[in-house]
Amino acid sequence: MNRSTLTDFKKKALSKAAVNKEYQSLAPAYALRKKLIALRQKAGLTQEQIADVLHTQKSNISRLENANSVNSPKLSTIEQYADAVGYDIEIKFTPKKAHNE
Amino acid sequence: MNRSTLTDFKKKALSKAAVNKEYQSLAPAYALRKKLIALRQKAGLTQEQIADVLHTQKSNISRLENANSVNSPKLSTIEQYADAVGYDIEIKFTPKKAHNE
DNA sequence: TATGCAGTTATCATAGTTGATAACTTCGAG
DNA sequence: CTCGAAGTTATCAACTATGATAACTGCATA
Repeated sequence: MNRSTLTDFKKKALSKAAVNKEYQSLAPAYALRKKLIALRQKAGLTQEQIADVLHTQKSNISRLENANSVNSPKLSTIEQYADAVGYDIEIKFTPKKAHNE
Repeated sequence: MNRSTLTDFKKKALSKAAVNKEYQSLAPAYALRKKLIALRQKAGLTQEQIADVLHTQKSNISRLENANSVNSPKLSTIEQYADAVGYDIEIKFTPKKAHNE
């Protein structure tokens, strides 16, 4: 379970209002990883099984799923992962919220 | 205008049924680039203006917008571009179409 | 024609992601 | 308790996206 880890991160990231803007940019990355994990579990696959499909190692899948946030994956990597769990991807653009609400 | 270039690509890519599968994986990348260009033009910005905002060069923006398809951008790069034109991004997952329809 | 703007392409160095291996922690089954 | 499955973390090499510079095309316009 990584729920606590994610929760901890959010709490820490949001603890100071000063870092809110940074969190805004970190948030999509975490939203993505949560989705990846959810899709994989929904498909009933282990990290190792996905690694096999993509001809790589389970450690790399683990890194992709909960990267250190200092690490931004390539679009093609996300695509391949999505393919392994049976999904296509699309990037959705939504008008940005004002920085000073 | 690069419309003709994109159209040419699609025509060529789809000309042989054998490469349809490859096109499936190339398609999201091209869909993305078309969106990037559309958003930039909608914002009334030039590549150079975006480059200034992101503290980089217009040549790099050009490369991002119409990459040679052998090149897959990082998620953070797309994020930064989106930010420059006033948008947030989100990755949408949709169940994969069957390979043999 | 000539000038400037917008975008493209090529190139190289740098930074960063990914591949691969190994050791480690949890945790549940036996 | 022991064992194996699942996942994590660290490390280094290999690969590749990005930063930066420069030269180029096409186009509008004066």
